[in-house]
Amino acid sequence: MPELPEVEYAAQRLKTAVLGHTLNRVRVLHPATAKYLTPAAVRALVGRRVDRIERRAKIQLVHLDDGSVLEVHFRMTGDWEFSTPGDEAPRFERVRLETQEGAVVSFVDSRALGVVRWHAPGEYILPPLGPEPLTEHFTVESLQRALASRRAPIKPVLLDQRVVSGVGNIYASEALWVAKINPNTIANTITKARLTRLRDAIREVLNAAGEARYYGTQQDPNNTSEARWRVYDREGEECIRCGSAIARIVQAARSTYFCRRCQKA
DNA sequence: TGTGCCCTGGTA
DNA sequence: TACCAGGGCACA
Repeated sequence: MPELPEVEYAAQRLKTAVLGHTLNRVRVLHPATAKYLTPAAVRALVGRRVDRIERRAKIQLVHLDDGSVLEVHFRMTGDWEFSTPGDEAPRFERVRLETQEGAVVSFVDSRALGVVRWHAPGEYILPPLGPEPLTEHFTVESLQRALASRRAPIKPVLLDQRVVSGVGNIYASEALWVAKINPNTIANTITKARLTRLRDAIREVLNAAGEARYYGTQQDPNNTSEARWRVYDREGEECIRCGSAIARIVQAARSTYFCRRCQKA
């Protein structure tokens, strides 16, 4: 599941592959993707040069030389695959971008929930997003403000991108485990001391995931991201901190994993 | 604030 | 073969 570290890595790879390139062919290969990337958008993309690529939260923005923007969201299963003309099309290819310089970028997405959308010059507006968790803007005070009016359990609130951007279901469970906070705790009742722990935990989890992605996972098939999860997808297994069984509950239609003994409400 | 929908490959 | 996974959005 691509969350902030994975999307950051994807944006870096995209930069390396096509920054400065000119698009000369764009193909939309799945009806769900075609909902967002219309024939008119495809026509507008051809001939445009890639000027800048940035990431905000889990959104990748490809800025083109005419001021238009290609917005990409991987959602659940999206990713980039890179090849050269003549290579066999990758499995689950949904959009294919080819450049004059000879690069081929495939947006692959088995579940086809991802979004690739073109915005005319000046028309793209970022959705409301909380601070980037790995920057100095993500402070205990900003977190406290964002949670002040939230009377829902903290776990689903952390998935709200307006609270903190880029955290998804897996790392929300992981961060709450690190911070020893029960996922059912009502968000605006959490003390400042515990919010400090939570902020630090979110940073720790995202940093660790980013480093593993850059320096380990890609090269070493035994070092899978799953192996790094401390509670996620470990229902019934022993908590690696206290030995209690990890529990699974459903919150806002998403699985939450936690330790009933060492994550206090 | 919570629920269901979009999607489809993988798994039980 | 039925069900599960879940990010973001629309809707109740």
